[in-house]
Amino acid sequence: MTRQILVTSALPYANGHIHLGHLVEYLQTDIFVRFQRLRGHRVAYMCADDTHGTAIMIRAEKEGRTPEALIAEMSEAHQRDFAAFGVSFDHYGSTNSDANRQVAGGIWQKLVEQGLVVERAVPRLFDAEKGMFLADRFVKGTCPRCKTPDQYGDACEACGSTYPATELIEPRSVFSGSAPQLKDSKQFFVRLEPLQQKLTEWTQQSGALQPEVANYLKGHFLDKPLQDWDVSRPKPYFGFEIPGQPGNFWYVWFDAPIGYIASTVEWCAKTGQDVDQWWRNPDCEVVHFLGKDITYFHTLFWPAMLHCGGYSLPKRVHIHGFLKVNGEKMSKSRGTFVNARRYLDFLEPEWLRYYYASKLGPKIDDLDFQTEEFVGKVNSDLVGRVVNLASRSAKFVEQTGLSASYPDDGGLFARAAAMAETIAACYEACDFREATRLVMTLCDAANEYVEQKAPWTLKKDPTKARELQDVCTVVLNLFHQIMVYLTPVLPGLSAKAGALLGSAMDYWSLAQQPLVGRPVAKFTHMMARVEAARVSEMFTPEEPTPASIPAAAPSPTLEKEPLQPDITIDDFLKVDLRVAEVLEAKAVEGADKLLQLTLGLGGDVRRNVFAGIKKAYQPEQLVGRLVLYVANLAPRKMKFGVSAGMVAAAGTDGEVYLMSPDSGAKPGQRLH
RNA sequence: GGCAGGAUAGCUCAGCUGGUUAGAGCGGCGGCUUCAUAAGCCGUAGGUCGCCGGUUCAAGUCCGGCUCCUGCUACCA
Repeated sequence: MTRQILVTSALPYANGHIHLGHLVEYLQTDIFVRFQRLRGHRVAYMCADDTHGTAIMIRAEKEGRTPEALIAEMSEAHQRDFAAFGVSFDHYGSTNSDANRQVAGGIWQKLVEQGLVVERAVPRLFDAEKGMFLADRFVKGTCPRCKTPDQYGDACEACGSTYPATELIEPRSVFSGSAPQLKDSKQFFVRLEPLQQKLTEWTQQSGALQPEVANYLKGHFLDKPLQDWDVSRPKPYFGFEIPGQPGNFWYVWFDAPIGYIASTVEWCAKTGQDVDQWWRNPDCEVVHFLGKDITYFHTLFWPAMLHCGGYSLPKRVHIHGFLKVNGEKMSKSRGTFVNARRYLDFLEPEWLRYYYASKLGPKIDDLDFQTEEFVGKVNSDLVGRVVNLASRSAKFVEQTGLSASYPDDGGLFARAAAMAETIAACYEACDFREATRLVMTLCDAANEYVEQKAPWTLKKDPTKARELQDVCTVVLNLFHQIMVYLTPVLPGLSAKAGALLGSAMDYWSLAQQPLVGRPVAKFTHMMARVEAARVSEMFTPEEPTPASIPAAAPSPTLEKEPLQPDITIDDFLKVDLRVAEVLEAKAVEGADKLLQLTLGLGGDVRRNVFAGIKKAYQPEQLVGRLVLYVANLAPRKMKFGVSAGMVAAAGTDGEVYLMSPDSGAKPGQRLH
């Protein structure tokens, strides 16, 4: 039966270029899509750029151009990168399109009609001088955590912490420089609680989600009343103004997934189809691919919107993990944060397609790009086992072509043909790792056959010309089958195989019938080998150009926590730093990071302090030692008691190093 | 601390509803071959299946407890 399947990949944000991490998703989706097409199903692969939001607006402003100009450029760059990797979208749209505005408006209308939109006043920061509310990114101030100045209102770039903009120290508007005030803002919320039952049913029983995802939702969200979702942002905002609510815009996450539908709308208009046949048709399967970071948008909000808007709920939401490189998170400083374009400067796209395919299973596990493994898979699997089959047989039949009838091969072809459905099931389940592994077993069998028949020996005996042709006919047919099975993963290589044998490579069942009595083209090189050095080179941070090398080598620690602006001696004297002796130290029940310290300041003066140093120090090793103590920090009430002041320590990224005075210092002495 | 996921050969992973000597690929080692993009073939060595207990005739496979890792979440000045 021909199925109708609408497939999406998450919309890449227009604020950055496509990198290897993105490609895990797009290549995975593309393999799935190409597989379905190969099976003869009707497939629409929809994607678009996600273009709205504050980040885009700020960046465009910084670069002195309109957001529209910025997103146009990014869309072009994204599509160029995707095309280079063979990602075969049927349509690539933009969330900043008329179609998207209309679909979003339609869904909004339905939400309003169903009484799911509520209006509420929320205190937000307000720039009185400019007369406007400030999005988090428009407020700058000192980070409440690490005290780095000049940080945005939502997150600190120095310490990575996030916080509400209202917690910033000395906040100011980036527009007027004035101190923002708190003022009630009109915000629109979508109520999700009325949909609780529907969502519970869909997440837990429809089979659309991987089991671990269903569990996650059940334990995290569905076990308590669902919170209303704040879907509006006051102007200025790059996005769509909410109909009838001047000055209020849909939050980027409201209209982003709607881009899936809008993209389909544009595609249908272009191709003369009815969009409802794709999005309001119970016989059409909607399948989303996305990363684990955006799970809950796609498994709670999005189905809620679809449901209310009268669209089909996804048949399947397939979630994947993140990309790591040689066991570690991708990192710009280590050079492992590699853009698609940089990859193309060093390596071949099909290598990556195969490598990812050979690693991707149906679960959410992260995928680790390991240099040696990559080289091994490409060189031994693809070149050594797959391509080598053609390479070691094609030239013997260049003159004669394939035998007129398929020779006896001991059942090899039939066995491989019989495996078609097993392999197909692996593709269907997104277990590409198993699919490619199975295909490799076919390669092994084929190579054994070559070894046994030794065509190079047959060639020496003119009376065995017929046998030589038969052997090569078998080998090339096994190669052809293998390439049919690998077509979703390696469309480029598949096309070359097709050209060699005159096969269209466009249908899964081509693997069922042997090719006979046809010419074989001259064998040409099909795939290069990888050099490990090229891969390493790609992952090596680029040398800064001479002009940009600063006079002094940058300090990595200073980069994490930049030096602070100058203060006066009076400022410094406000801080009362004392030598203190640790009299007691013990773990705090129920706290992972805290130790409770009793500090002595000489005589009987004692202070109780909770310090986040448990991971670095044992309580017993602290007792008796002298530490540096911030004596006049206002006491802070914590879950476990009141902490009076703090113990000074250095360190980033979880490291903790306590300060110690030289020997001879006495508890209670002040630092000058 | 809560929730979720994981812990099986050097590496990446399979092991479904419990059942003969625990598997694959890569890597290692030994040999063969030379048609082929220094490709291929054959053979071989590696595992107390995280730890402890339980259920069972029988447990990586089920149950309980523990340890460690990862992610989200919280307390963290």
